[in-house]
Amino acid sequence: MLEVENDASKGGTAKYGEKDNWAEQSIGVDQLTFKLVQVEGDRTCIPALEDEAMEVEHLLAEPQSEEDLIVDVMHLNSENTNPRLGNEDFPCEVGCGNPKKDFGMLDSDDAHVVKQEPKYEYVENMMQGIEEEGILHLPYSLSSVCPDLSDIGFPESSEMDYASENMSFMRNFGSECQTISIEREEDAGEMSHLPNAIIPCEGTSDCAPSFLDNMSTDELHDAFRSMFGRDTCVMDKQWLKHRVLFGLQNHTEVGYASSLLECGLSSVENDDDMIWIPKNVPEEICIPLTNIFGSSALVVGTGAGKERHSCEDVAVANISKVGKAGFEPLNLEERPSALTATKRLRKPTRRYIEETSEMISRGCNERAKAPIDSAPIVSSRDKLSHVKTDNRGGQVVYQEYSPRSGIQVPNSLQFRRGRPKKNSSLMGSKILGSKEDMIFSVACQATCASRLARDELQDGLSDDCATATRNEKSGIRRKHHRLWTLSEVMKLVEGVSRYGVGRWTEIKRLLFSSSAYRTSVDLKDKWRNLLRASGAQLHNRNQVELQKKHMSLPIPQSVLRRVKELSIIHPYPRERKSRPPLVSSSPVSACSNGISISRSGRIVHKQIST
DNA sequence: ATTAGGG
DNA sequence: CCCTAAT
Repeated sequence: MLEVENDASKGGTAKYGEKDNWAEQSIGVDQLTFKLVQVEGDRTCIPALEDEAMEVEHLLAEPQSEEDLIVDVMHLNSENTNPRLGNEDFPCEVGCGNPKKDFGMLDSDDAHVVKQEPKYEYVENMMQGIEEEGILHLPYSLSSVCPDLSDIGFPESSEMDYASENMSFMRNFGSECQTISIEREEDAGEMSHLPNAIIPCEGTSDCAPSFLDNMSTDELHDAFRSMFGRDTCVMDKQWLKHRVLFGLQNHTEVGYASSLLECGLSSVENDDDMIWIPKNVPEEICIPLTNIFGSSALVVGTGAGKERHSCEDVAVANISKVGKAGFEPLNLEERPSALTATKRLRKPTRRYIEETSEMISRGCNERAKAPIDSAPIVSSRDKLSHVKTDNRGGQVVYQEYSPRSGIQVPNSLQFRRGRPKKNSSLMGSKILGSKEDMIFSVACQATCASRLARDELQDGLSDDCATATRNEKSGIRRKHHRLWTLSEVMKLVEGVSRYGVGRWTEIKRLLFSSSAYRTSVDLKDKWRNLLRASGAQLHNRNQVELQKKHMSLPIPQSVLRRVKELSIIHPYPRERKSRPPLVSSSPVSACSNGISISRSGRIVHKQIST
């Protein structure tokens, strides 16, 4: 992918033909997979994809310098690495000050930290940036922090290439938005305020069970040995602690994986529930692999989307079995930590079952992933796990649960999630279908790549955010919630500006043909939200905080401004068709009117109907 | 079938 | 996001 992308970007405004891209993507997939594996080990790690010579040892490799790790994560080889690409260039580093000290248990695994970030797009964007120009680019979210930059991001409407198709639109915008390379932001001070700031450092240190802190190095060594079946000569306590904790968590909470999350760390989305494992990698290798992959969410998820509910979605083979086989049980009896205790208690899938039955009764058509646990309460009929061998000889391991049918469904059929849409005759659903099939084959090899792929191509084609989600506390279950990506929002804005408010079907057909899951209603709703946001934004100077609070993806202020503009030009509903926008007032007041206009419109409407 | 609007 | 009423 690197090479391909580079070539493409040389040509200036890189526009991909969709078909060609698929080929490219599949290439990239391999590399990506390979690189990811490499991340776990040191740089000399043998490419698992090529000759499967990967050794378990690499998974337990001694810590290396953080630069190395990070660079590896970005899957950069030294040739490709931009000299400027230092620690200080990474938001995570910036945000956390002294990493070594501050998040002890995570010290040697910045890689994991990064990947666990829910806003995976961050990394993604960075990767893209690197890939394209060898420069680390800031993701869009920065623009919401730096007003001056955001202005660049969304120029006054004139600069938009309206005539072009959606893809080019995306590209244009994207380049404008993301080409803000980090070096322009010398005083990265503000970056710590980024809503998406990677690594919630705080809390991490608290995660480490206190008993680990109290252990001597020797004891840690023992724990390490009993856990991983090998000794380590590393004397660094932090490192040991981390490893032990890591193994511990995997061991005690295999299914739920990422228990870091419990400590306030969010995990990445593992929507696709599978990772690609070279076929002839012996099981002994797969096991730790899957554990690590699963728990640390190495398998790329879908970034932008959901907050934390996906922690249980990690689906890495039969981890229950795997865990037993892979790790010598740790002697926990001596130290029955609160951690393990609670973890074990939490393992039962009761909550899940409840939700499941609820969903079934409600006849929802979305699927939910089954958390994998060693003591399945759910009947095996409902819980499905299987190992598939894809045509490339790889092993696709995933587990899937289909709440609706309760029967096993080929992943390819379910791959396209989201509303099936009652009648999609309008759209180019045929094309979509075939593409998705292709996506599937790709996704089997590397989930992560599929994300990259679809974002690059036509964002969200085969997205997987549309999962039933639950929030234990609030009990809120948003069924097909698929987070709007920035690009989608921009497409929507673009569409509105071009076709006007209310032409949702048009907009959908013309700009969202690739994302079948967005209905015209969705567009309308989103627009409504955008209006609200754009209005609210005026009042709150400090939107970043606000957005943080709302946990929604940051919408660049520039976009919102544009929304406001459009809300003036196109008063929300086509109020009586002829309602003049009453733009007489100053822009500011008009902006704030964006909503009130719509309100009044509604009122009028009501009055008429009554 | 599409849109507006409420929940 | 879901549902419904209105068109």
